[in-house]
Amino acid sequence: MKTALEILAGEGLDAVTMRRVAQELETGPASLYAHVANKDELAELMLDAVLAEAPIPDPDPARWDEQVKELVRGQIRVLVAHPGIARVAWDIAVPVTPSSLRQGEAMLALLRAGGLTLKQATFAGDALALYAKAYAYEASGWTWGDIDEAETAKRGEQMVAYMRSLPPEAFPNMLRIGEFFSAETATERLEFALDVHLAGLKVVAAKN
Amino acid sequence: MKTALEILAGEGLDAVTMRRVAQELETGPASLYAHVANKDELAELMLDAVLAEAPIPDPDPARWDEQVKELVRGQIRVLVAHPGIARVAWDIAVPVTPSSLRQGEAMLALLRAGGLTLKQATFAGDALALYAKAYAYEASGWTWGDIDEAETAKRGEQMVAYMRSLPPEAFPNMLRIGEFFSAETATERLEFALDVHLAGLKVVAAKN
DNA sequence: CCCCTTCACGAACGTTGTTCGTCTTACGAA
DNA sequence: TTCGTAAGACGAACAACGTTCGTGAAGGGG
Repeated sequence: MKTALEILAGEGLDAVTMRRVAQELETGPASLYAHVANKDELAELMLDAVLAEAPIPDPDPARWDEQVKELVRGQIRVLVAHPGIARVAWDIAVPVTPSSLRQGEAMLALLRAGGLTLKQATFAGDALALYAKAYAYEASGWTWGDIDEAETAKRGEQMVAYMRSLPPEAFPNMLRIGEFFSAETATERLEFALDVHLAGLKVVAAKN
Repeated sequence: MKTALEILAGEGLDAVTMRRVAQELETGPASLYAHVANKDELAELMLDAVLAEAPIPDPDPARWDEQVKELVRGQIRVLVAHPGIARVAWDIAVPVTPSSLRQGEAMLALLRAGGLTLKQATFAGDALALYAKAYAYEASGWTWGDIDEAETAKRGEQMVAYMRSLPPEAFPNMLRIGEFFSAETATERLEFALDVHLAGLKVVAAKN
C-alpha cells in the first residue's frame, strides 16, 4: 500500500490519484477504501513516511544553534526530495503523526538547550516549522516543473511593463532585485533566514 | 465580475467555483471565460484586490522596525479577513500583480531604511513575505471552520495515545506545550516571530 | 435593408474523490 | 467433508469540478 504510493510519489503528487494508485495495484478505485479512510489519510501516511527520513541530531548544547539549522535543513531536504509532498504538510491542520512529533520534540530540546524558556521554545519552534514548510513548498515549485518557461517569461514582461507604466521612482528597489532571485540563490536565502532567526533567538535568550 | 467574486469570497474560497459565480450572474459557466482566461487568473485578480486593502506606511527611519511589523500585520489581516484567499497566495508562483509589487517595494524601502544592503533587504523581505503567507494560511484554517470540533478532539486523543505508547521520557517537552497553542496565543506567536526576526535583522545590520 | 462579425451561452467532455450493492473468498461449525 | 455465514474486495455509478465546442443572437457597417 504505502509502497505503491511512494512509487507514485516518484512522479509527482498530482499523479497520486486514487485511480492511479488502484491501477498500480491492478484493481479498482473502491478497493483502496478498505485500507484507507480517504485520500487525506493516505496523504498523511505518505507525509509521515517521508518525514521519518529526516535525521534527528542528538543535542549538543555547545552547538545548539547549528543543530537547529541542521534540523530545519533536513526537514526541507526530505520534503523537497519527494515532489509535491510539501503541499500535504499544509493541508494537515494539526500534525500528530509519529514522525512529526519526533521532529517537534527534537526542535524543542535543541531550543531549550539554547537557553529559551518552554514558552519561547514553543513559539520559536512553531515559527521555524512554519518557515520550513513554507520554504519547502516554494522550493518544490521550482525544482519540479509545475512552472513552464513561457509562463515565467510572460510574468517577467508583465512586471516590467507595469512598472514602466508608473513613474520610475515608484519602484527604485524592486527594479534592482531581479538578480538576487535566481535559482542559485535559493539556498542562500534559506541560510540567511536561518541566520537571522537564530541571531534573534540568541538576543531573546540573553534577556532571560 | 470582481464584485460578484468578492461577494462569494464572503462565504469561503471553496464556494468560489466557476459554476457558482456564473449562477450569481444568472448565466452559464462558459460565459465567464469571455472575461477571464481561467480560474487561476480569476483567483489572482481576487488576491490583488484583497492585497490592495493592506495599508502601506510611509517610511520613517526612526521606527523602521515597528513599521516592518505593521506592514506584515496588515498583510496578514487582510488575507485572514477574506476566508481562504491566503491559499491562492501560495498557488501563484511569481506574484507580479500591482498590489504585490507595491507591498514588496514598501518592504524593501523599510528594510533599507534599517541599514540593510539591497541583497540583505531582498532576502529578509522574501523571508518575511513567506512567513506572512504561511501564518495567514494557517490562521485562515482556524478562524474559518474547515476544521470541525470532533476531528480536532480525535487528533488530541490520537496524540496522547501515541505518546503514552512510548517511554514517557521520549517527549518531555511536547507533553507540556499544549497550553501554549490555544487560539488566544495566535497573535502572541506572531508577535514573537516578528520580534525575533527583527532582532536578528538588527544584529545583521550592525555588522555592515 | 441586409449581411457579417463578434460576443455570450447551453451542452457536453474528461477528471476528480467517494459510495452503493453485489460477488467472491475463506473460515468455523456440524 | 460439506455447508453457511461473515467479511472483504470490486465494478459501476454519482456528484462536482474546470474547461471547450459549436450554435445562437445581437449589433453595427455597407
